[in-house]
Amino acid sequence: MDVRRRSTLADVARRAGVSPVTVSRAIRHPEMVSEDLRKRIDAAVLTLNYIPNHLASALASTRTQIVGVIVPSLTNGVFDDYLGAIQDVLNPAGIQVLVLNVRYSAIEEEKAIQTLLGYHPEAMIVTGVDQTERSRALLKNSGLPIVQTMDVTDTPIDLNIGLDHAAAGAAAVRYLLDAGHRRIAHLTARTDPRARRRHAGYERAMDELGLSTKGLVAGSPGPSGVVKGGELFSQVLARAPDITAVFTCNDDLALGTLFECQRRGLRVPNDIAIIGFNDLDFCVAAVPPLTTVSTERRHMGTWAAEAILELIRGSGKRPKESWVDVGFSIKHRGSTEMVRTPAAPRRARAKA
Amino acid sequence: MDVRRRSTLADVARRAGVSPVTVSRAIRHPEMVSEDLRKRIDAAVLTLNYIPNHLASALASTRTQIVGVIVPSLTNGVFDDYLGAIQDVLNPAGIQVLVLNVRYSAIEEEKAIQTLLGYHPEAMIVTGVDQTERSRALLKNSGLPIVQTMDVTDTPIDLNIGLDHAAAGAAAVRYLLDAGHRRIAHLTARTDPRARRRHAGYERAMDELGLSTKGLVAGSPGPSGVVKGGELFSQVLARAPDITAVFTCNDDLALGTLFECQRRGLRVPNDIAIIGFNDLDFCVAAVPPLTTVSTERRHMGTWAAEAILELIRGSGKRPKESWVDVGFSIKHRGSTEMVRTPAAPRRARAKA
DNA sequence: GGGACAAATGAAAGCGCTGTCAATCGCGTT
DNA sequence: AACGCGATTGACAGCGCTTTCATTTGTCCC
Repeated sequence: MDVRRRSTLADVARRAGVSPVTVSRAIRHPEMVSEDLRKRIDAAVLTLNYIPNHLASALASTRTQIVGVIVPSLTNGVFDDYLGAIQDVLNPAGIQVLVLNVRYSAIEEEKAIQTLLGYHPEAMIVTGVDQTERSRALLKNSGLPIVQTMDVTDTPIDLNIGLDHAAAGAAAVRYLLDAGHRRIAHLTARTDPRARRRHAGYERAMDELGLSTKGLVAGSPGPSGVVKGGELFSQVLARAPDITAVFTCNDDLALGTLFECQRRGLRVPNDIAIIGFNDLDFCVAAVPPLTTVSTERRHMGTWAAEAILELIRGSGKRPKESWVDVGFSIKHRGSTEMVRTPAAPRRARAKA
Repeated sequence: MDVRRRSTLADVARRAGVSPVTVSRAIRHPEMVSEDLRKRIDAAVLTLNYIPNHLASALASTRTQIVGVIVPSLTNGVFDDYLGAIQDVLNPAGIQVLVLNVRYSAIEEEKAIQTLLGYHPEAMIVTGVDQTERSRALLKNSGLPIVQTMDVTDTPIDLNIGLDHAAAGAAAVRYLLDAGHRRIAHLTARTDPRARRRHAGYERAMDELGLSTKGLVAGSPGPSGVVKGGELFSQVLARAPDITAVFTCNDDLALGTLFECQRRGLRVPNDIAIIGFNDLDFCVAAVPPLTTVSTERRHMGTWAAEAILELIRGSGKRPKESWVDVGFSIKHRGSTEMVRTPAAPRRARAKA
């Protein structure tokens, strides 16, 4: 119960009447110490309230038991599953996960990587594939296992698991196109690289059918959110009152759009169809339930963590595939259901 | 660009033709080193890609520049603001925030505190006031500045900023009572201690008017969520079809309730009034907007961080008040608006 | 112009722990 | 009875850095 100096290995050793090394072993490799001593030492640890100094331990052993994870946001419901999955794999293996939130800033990310490297993690997991050149160099030269997640690239730093956001965006739009929509709006906020790719997918899919997107896109560099969704939708609606569907870069915006429709008395999906992105919890609860593009967030986290675990603790072998595209799937729900009558008044669309 | 061994202070020193001490100073206290050398050293740092080893630095200086923060959840939109506020204060001061998520488990919290202590943080911020005895002892004996947030207690470990959740819960219910409601349900999930206190406040407020709460409460030990809100609401409704208002322990449940009402064709607030807790983003966007109890999350984070900063970097003085109740406020919105006609059919309530 | 003093740099020690290797102790082997 | 081996334990050095404290150098003052 000493308040001042924290007790050290040496204190415990003295108390147990053994040498410090033995205490260290009793803690790190109990099987190497006789049961007799182990008990004495455990008792001493308990009474002295000894907590090993991780700094000293890591410095001496060059094993920090830390894996660094960089996420662009915590606000976003998206990263909870992901982080949870990573922890579920790593924590039981005695590895601490150090999470740094860089708030969608590549510069902050660069700093965070540097900071994190100073803690000598045994591996790093970073979100996305759009690190700055310097970030890439830092990560590469670190010689550590690196996993880039959430997105895919032809030129990964090391390991890579994610999905093709342009393809996912295009798929969402084609889904609406197949349903007969032609005037499809796109809402986007907090335009991180992945949201930008989804947007690009939207443009591509529209372009393939020769459909113009002029006036159909509303974006905001600021943070995303449900309120923002309503605002962006209103903007588009003012410019293009004839839209019949909206693809939003995330579910928050989709929910905001849904509410704005309710507010304006627009029926969903009859007047406006909505498709979001991520498949957050509220999508299935909404009225109507929101159609959305579902991604394998937990799976990406698990895979990343397991690959790392194998590399630093297990065989040291890299996974068979060092590059994985986990794909995506469209959850078909009420917000895009085809309940419209063929000859509805506001409708007037090509036969495609 | 060495991939193997990372360069050390000594490497930089050799390269710059100075002693290691000088390099250390050039980095930590640039003003103590002549401009000439500083430049040479900076150059060497750059070419060698030197990143100080935080472990060694912290070990030698006994200053880790780390503040530990324990949160019960990341899923919950509630903790983003809070964490953001803490980082906004601490990061600019060169302090790293180590966040551990204990998923609403007092046992995990105990472990997390121990782990964190091993990293020798200079202070800790913990959520709530319901730590286990052992946790309390660990924190107290650490001799570090400790801040308990989000809740208030008469027996704080050290500093304490929060609000009285029982009072907030009671206030929410009285708000509904004042509006004439008598059959008020309460929904609660993931019953952490604070949610439990809000529930207690509900019971107290009801009891004050001699109103029975039998059959009016639905709870679930599992995680909260929008979907869960709908489920719990349905449960209560089955048992007590005559309820006219619902107080939920958080906004997710409130949103789920709102959706469930929409699904069932119950008008909000005419048939069912809803009041949530936290004032998350979507509350004002919802249709109707959700009345909710708003709490000062950012303020609590800022205060905690600033108090700590002052203690460990500044004057070392404790804040004037080491105990702060930040209170709460009810955001009056559409989901509880008094649009009901005096003689509505389903209504039949006392004059109170 | 010599001594005092401030500024700039370096040498040595050590933060708390772990890896390595040596020492010790039993006990079985031949 | 001498030897050897495995199982335990301890001594020592050092991880990479910072913190004294000492040394060197340049500068100022009377």
